[in-house]
Amino acid sequence: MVRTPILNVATVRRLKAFAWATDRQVERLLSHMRLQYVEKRTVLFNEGVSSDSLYLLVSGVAKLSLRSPDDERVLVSLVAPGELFGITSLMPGMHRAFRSEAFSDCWVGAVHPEVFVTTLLDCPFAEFSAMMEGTVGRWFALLYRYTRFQSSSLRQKLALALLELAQKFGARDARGTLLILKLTHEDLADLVGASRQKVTEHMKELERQQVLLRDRRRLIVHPDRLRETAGLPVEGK
Amino acid sequence: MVRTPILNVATVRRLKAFAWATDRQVERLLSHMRLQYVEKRTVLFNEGVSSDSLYLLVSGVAKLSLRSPDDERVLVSLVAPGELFGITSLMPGMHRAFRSEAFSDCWVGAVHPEVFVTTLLDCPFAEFSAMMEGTVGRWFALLYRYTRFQSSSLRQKLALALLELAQKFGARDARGTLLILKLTHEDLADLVGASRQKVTEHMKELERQQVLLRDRRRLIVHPDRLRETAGLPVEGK
DNA sequence: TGCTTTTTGTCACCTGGGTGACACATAAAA
DNA sequence: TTTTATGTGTCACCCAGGTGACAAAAAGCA
Repeated sequence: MVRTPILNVATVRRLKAFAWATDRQVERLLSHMRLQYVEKRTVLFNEGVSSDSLYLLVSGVAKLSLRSPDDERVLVSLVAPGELFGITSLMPGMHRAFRSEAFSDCWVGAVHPEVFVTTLLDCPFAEFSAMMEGTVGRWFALLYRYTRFQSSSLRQKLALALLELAQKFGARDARGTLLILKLTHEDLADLVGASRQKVTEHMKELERQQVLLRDRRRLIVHPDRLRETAGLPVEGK
Repeated sequence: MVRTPILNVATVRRLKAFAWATDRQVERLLSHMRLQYVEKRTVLFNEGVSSDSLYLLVSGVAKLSLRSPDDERVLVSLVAPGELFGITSLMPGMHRAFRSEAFSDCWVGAVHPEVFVTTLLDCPFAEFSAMMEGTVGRWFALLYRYTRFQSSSLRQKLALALLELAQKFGARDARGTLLILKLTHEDLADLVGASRQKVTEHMKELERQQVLLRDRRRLIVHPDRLRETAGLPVEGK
C-alpha cells in the first residue's frame, strides 16, 4: 500500500520548487494540481505527442529519454524531486521533445500550463507562450539536435546539421534548397564535432549520392534525402 | 562605406521577428534598440561574462561557439537574420553560456532585457525572469552539457554526467557526495551515449583514481576531482 | 535458504573516425 | 596578371570505443 503524500506550501518549500512565488500563489496552484502515483517504468508521455500538462515531480525519479532511428536509447536527463518537467506545454505549438517515464516509483503533480502561468505571473497565457516560443524556442531545437547527435554516425550528424541550416538559411531553388552562406568544411566539422578531413570525405559521398550539390562555394541540398540519410521520418511519408 | 539599414516596423515584419507583437509594441521596442555594425570575426560577448543585452540579428550571420578545455572549438549554432540571441540576459542570474561573434559582417540591434520584456509583455521583469529560470533554466544546463560532450572523451563525458547527477541527487556524506539513486552502468552508458562495457572499464578506473567509490550499489563521488577529470575549472581554483 | 535474474568485470577483435602530410584548386590581394 | 592565402581531396596510419561472449558477483524472489 502506498501512502499519498501531503502536498502543501510547506512541502513545496522543502522541495525548493517555485521559490520565487508567494505562499498565496503556491496555494492557489496546488488547488489545481492533480497528484498521481506513477509506477516505475510507466510512460507519462511520449515524444511527438502534443503537450497539455506541466508536471512537478514530488517524489521519486523521472526520466526523459528518446529513441533514435536505429532504436538506440538516449537518456536525456533524470529529473529530481522539486523539478518541473514537460515544459514544452508552455509553448502550445510544440510537441513533446522527449519521452518521459518513471525511473522509480513516483508521485507527480500535474497542472494545466494556463493555470500555471496565470497564477504565478499575472499576464495572459497566450502572450507569455508566444514570448517563450520567440525566445527560447530555438534553444529547444538545438537541444533536440544535440540529443540526436548522441547516437548518430558522422554522416547522420552532417545530414542533421545541414537540415537545420537549410531551415534557417535556405532559399528555394530549381535544384533544391540553396544555402545562402559560404561554409567551409572546417565550419561544418566544428558544427558536428568532427575532423575536417572526414567531413570532406562524407560531403563528397553525399554529393555522389545526389543528396546535395555544389555551385562554386554554395551548397544546394535536397531536404527529403537529407532527412532520409539522417534517419528521420521523411515529410509526407 | 557601409550603409546603415533602416529599422522600422516593416523591416521587422520582413525579418519575421516578434511576429506575435503589435505594431505599437514593435515601434516602442525599436525606439530603445541600439543598432550597431559588427565586422566579421568580432566578438560580441564571451562565454562566462554576465549578460545585460539581448540582441536581434538584423543582417548577416552570427555565430555561437564555445572553447572546450583542450582548446577545441565547438560551433554551437549559426544565427540567421530575424533571430534573437543572447537569451541568457533574460535570466539575470545566468552568465553567457556561449561566445558570440560575427560570422560575416552583421548589423545587430541591442536592447536591455527589461525593456524587451516590459514592452512586449506587460508584467514586471523580475517576475518574468524568475519564471524563466524556474522553467527553462534547467534546459540550458542540459544544452550546456551536450555541447561540452561534443569534444570530450568518454572519461570526460562520464565525469560531466556524474557531476550533474551529484548536483541533482547528491547528499553530503563523510566520504564525499552520495548519489541517492541506484544507477546501473547501462543507465550511465545511455546517459553519455556509450557502450555498457566501456562505462564499466572507466568506472573501475575512476574508482582506482579515488574520484569515486561505491558502497553496494550507491555511488559516492568527489565533485572537485570529477571536475578535474572533466576538464572543467575547479571551484575555488 | 536456495534459485533466478540482473549487473559487473574482462576478454579478443573490429571499425569509425582522428592525425599528419602533401598536392591541387580556388579566391583574394597586390 | 602574378602572388599569396585559404580551402579541398586523398592518402597511410593509429586509437578510442563498439561488439560479442562468457564467467563471476549481486540482488531479488520463493
